[in-house]
Amino acid sequence: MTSETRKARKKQQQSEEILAAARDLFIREGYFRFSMRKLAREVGCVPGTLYLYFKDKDTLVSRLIEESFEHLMVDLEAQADPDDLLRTLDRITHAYVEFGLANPEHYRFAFMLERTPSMDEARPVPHRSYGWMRDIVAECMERGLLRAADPDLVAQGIWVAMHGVTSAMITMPKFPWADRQELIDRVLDGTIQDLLPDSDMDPEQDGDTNA
Amino acid sequence: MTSETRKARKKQQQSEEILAAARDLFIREGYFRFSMRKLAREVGCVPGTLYLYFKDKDTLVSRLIEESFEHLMVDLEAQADPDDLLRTLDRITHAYVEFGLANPEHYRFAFMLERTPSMDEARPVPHRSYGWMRDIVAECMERGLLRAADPDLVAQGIWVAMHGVTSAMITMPKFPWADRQELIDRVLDGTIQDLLPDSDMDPEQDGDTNA
DNA sequence: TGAAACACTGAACGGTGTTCATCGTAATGA
DNA sequence: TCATTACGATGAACACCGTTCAGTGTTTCA
Repeated sequence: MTSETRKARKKQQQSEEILAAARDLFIREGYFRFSMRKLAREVGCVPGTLYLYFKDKDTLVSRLIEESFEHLMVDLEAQADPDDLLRTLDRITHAYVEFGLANPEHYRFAFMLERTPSMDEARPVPHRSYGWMRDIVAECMERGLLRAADPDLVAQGIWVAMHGVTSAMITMPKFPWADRQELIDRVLDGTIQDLLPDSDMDPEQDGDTNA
Repeated sequence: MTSETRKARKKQQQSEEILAAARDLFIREGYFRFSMRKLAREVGCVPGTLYLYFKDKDTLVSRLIEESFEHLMVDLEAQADPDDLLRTLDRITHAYVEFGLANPEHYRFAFMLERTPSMDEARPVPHRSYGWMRDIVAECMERGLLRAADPDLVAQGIWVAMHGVTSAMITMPKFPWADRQELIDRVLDGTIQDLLPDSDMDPEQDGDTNA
């Protein structure tokens, strides 16, 4: 009983110690130069030991990535303003891109790598956050803030836009980008602009609209 | 003289034989499961021999990818209609996405992988095709077909949109996409729509516009 | 014909992820 | 208290990987 509990706790503690070292190594080296053997050296054990705590490399890294997307999720939810859903949408998209660019290795692992079975077994935070965004989009449509359409199609369109800028800038850091921030703004704002109901005139106009 | 030539020809012939086998293997296995040793086995030589013809794995694969992007480039240029640049733009973007989805492994290598020095040394077809697209955008602006703006910013916006759909669908083949083709169309058309000069009314309206 | 050039080989180096028999220790039941 | 069981950790091994290099056999040229 008690010893059972203690054992489980110890196991969890040990696996968190491994994760902590892995986090460091992963950020320092990126996915490809991250290796189980380096991690073992860092932790101070033999490679085989790691497999007592994690099924394989991808499962271990998935845990890392999951954590950090959990943080993103908290971040995004903090942007929500039920009284101004369009502003919410705007903030979400910008926060998403910022997160990706600030955590390129995490983003790469989550959205730019060929997925392995182990990666798919790990809980799909991305899917959860997508569902959440689709709900916001749907709500926007109900309130007439966005043109009525299939919320999935629209939410996926937004996601694809965010992903486009993010992954492009991660993948091609040396490309002579015009002005990164302006490009991000244009893409995100343009995407949402395109979804507004009949844009003879902007419905809300307290912001900075100029040339 | 003659023997020099013959030697060079032979060398080139051999390296093309290797590339042919590599093409097969690469398409069959993808970048990660593609290995120099497998290729050697396929070609019928020892791994070391491959290094007589190619500096390293990434150089070899880059050659493969370069070829296939060369094809894309030809494709894209074939879409050009000097009398209807907007239509040209529309066709280009669709052709680009189609190419990416039809050649996911090539696309992944070119635009979704961490770039190595060897990959950067290979001639950057993508850059060339980008310059070409930017010129079209600039021309559109001069003719008043697109709102005046920094052509680089606009061209990069378009590129990022194409890349977003393409890479997202490659990376997440199992995601429950709404309707792939409709999503592609919306993203691409929406992107260009957003660049049109003052859209009180669509300039062209022979299409299917309904709810 | 002898020498130089060179394509090619096989073996090796230093890495990788992962498995597994074995060993020592710690918990358990008698 | 002692014998037994359970189990975490180990080190060696497996099957790969990209890459290098001393040597070998053949071809080319003077």
